[in-house]
Amino acid sequence: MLPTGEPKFKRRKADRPEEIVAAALEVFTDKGFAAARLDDIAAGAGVSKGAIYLYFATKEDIFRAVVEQNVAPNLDLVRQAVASHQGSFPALLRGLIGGLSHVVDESPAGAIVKIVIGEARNFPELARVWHDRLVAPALAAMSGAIAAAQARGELRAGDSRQYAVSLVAPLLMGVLWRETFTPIGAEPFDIPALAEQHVELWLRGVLAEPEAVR
Amino acid sequence: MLPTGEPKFKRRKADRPEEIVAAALEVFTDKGFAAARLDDIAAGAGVSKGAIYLYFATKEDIFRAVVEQNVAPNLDLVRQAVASHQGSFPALLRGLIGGLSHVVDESPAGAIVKIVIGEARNFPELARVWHDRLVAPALAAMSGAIAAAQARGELRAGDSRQYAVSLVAPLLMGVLWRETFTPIGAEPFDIPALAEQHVELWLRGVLAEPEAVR
Amino acid sequence: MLPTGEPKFKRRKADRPEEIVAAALEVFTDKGFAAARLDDIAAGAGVSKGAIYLYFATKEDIFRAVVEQNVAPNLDLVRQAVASHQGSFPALLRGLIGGLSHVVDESPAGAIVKIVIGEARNFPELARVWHDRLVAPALAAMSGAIAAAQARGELRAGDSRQYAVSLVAPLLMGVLWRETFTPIGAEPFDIPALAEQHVELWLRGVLAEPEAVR
Amino acid sequence: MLPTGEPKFKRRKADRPEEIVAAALEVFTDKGFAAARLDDIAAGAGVSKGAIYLYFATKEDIFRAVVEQNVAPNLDLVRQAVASHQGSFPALLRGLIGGLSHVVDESPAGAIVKIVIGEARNFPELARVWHDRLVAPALAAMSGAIAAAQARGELRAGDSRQYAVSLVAPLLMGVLWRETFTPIGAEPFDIPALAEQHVELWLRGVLAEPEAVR
DNA sequence: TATGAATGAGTTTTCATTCAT
DNA sequence: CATGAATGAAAACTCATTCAT
Repeated sequence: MLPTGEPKFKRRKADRPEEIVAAALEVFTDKGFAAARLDDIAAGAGVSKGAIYLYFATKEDIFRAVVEQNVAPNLDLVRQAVASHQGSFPALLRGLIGGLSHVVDESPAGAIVKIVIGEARNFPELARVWHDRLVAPALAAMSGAIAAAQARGELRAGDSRQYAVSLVAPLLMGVLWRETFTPIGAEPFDIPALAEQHVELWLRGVLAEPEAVR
Repeated sequence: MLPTGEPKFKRRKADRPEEIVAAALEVFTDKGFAAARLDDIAAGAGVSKGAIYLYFATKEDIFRAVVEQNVAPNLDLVRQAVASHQGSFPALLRGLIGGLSHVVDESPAGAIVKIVIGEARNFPELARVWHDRLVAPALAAMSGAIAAAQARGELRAGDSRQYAVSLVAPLLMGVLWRETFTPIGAEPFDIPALAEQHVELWLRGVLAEPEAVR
Repeated sequence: MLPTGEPKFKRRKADRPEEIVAAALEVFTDKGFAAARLDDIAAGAGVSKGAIYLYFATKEDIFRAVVEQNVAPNLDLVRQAVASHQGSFPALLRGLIGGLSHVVDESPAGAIVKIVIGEARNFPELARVWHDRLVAPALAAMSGAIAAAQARGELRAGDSRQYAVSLVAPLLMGVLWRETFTPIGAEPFDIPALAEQHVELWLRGVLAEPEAVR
Repeated sequence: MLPTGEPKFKRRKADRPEEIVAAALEVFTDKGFAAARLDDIAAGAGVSKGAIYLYFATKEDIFRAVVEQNVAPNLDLVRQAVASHQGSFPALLRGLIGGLSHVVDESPAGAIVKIVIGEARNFPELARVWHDRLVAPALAAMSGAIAAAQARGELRAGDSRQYAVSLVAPLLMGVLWRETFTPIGAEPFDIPALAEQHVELWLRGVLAEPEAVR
């Protein structure tokens, strides 16, 4: 049942900022920050150009909102992925990477990653936000889990941070491939499938007793 | 008596284009295409703004030159890396990835990768050039080698193209990390070391008889 | 209390294009197309430079608008001049040329003529518009009327198109004199008087029975 | 037999200024002053751009030379046309206008006329040169001859200066038509034929005893 | 003299931001 | 709150002019 009272053709003003950010995400992903035009964002959000300035002081502010708004959800996703899986280390990892692969495959996270990479030099404070609040913690969590497993004797010796990179890099590459080469007709990757095969590879490569791996 | 100091005019037609492209690479890497200013490129090349237009018709042309000029050298590097290593499949791979890790660590290739990712939507024809002439062939070569090794029974079953991604993705991540997060003070990665540990991981994960791996 | 003075922003969308075209006519007449500066047009129209681009995509577009907007009015003037006069052929002609002489003397038509002549090579499509929609039809109409009068035996034999040129050329010369030499202090011409004397000359020169001419 | 000593592929330096002016005439006629490019003039003259500055200080100077160099020859032509014909007033006129019609039909005079009209506002001193040294004297000479004939009773009463305009205007129109509308495919005029028919018209229209006209 | 690469001031055009409505 | 016309500060690009060769 629809909520009554509000005519559906009249958008709630409270929704405006989100709609603008959503439209901005699309335009920024498409064009990058500098080439994005406020007109396009306004049109995408179904709003006048002037209205944007009721919610955001500058174009940079919109950009900041786009990038920052996607830190928290992604952080939550990582946390949930970690928390929601019990059991053995391999099982945990399968769940984590499998979950992440679906997240990056379906959420705007992939697009945001591309934006952050492309604009890190022009917006270092945003790169820092993403690094400090999402990427570094996530990497640290994985490195920590790996190191713990190494300490338990489950994993081989080696640099745990590098092992973490070995683990997640294909997800990054899959996402960037989708953003970069798929639009021009390149053969796409099935990111969940890629992730699945890669986790097994990784486990065999790092487990102290790889025979145990399926 | 000769006038001292810097003459206002310098004639160096032959060198100019390269100098401009080199300066442009830096500015484009730093700012992206749209935010790059001709003034900055000119200043970087030690040339007046007008002089640039003696060699390039538009800003886009400079950009194209930057991206295209870096396809061939990189392709050559990949070819050499493949060709210069003999021996067993593991040895070949160690040589290839080790070589590549040094290339991306030291050449402007990493910066170009970032540029291509960031501007692929605005310059699809450049994304296509990079894909068709460099990325796709390189990936195909690796997939082919992997598939051949699988056929020989040296490697486990699995999607060879995905295995190739599993192999090279950490290099890409290392490069992008350097471009994105190292400038803001993040802990850097030692790309050759990362590559070395990763190859061993990969080999253990894919070889049919992993015990053989060191 | 109302704020006094000139507000920085004025909203007059409906009037703007005409104001810009009017200002542009003046500047183009004065300087020609290439030497005309958008700043001058903007200043003449009491508008910022950017505002022009709300209504015209390029400087050329403004020029086109100036030239094309003056085809239709002039065509109408010719038509009216032809239509509004009855009576004998001499009376018709006196009315037509007399009317035209006032038109070119008072409307911007004269200035436009100068512009079209000066820019015909750079804007051939505009020369074509002026030729096809105004000059050629008008000339054809006169030639036709002359030929008809010749067929009736009222006029002497001779090339009717050339007779038409003989008839209107002094008007053209009068206008161009005004645009070219009067501004530098040359003795001006009284175009209507010139036209009046010329029509009588022409009639005596072409009528089969010139005695009848006043 | 060719003059010896000078290889024909090596132009005499003394000719350079004229070659440049000749090339400039063409370019200025084609594009107008502002849109004319020194590169084009240099290319047309078979000279480097820098060489032009050995003979002319500025682009304006070249333009001045083009316009001024064509005053004297044309003045001479008018003088000769007037001087070379004896006999009755009608015969004189037939000779004069007939001669002029060939001059404007074949010499660059027509192109210069167009240039002077188009650039009179930007180069008032050139318009003045043309007016004071060529157009006004020529018009005065004709007016004077007409007034004298009127005093002799050969011509009807009327404004002699206006009669002069009635006489020469078709030549002007013929030339401008050629410059303006013929290039876009308009039906051209045979200027000498036009002139011939017009002179007879004019004579019949102005002679006190038109029966005498052929 | 002659060349043409190089300069830099000037012009068109864009677009984030403002503000009258 | 919302609109979108208007502003004005960039920024790409042009080309007359200069000058090292």
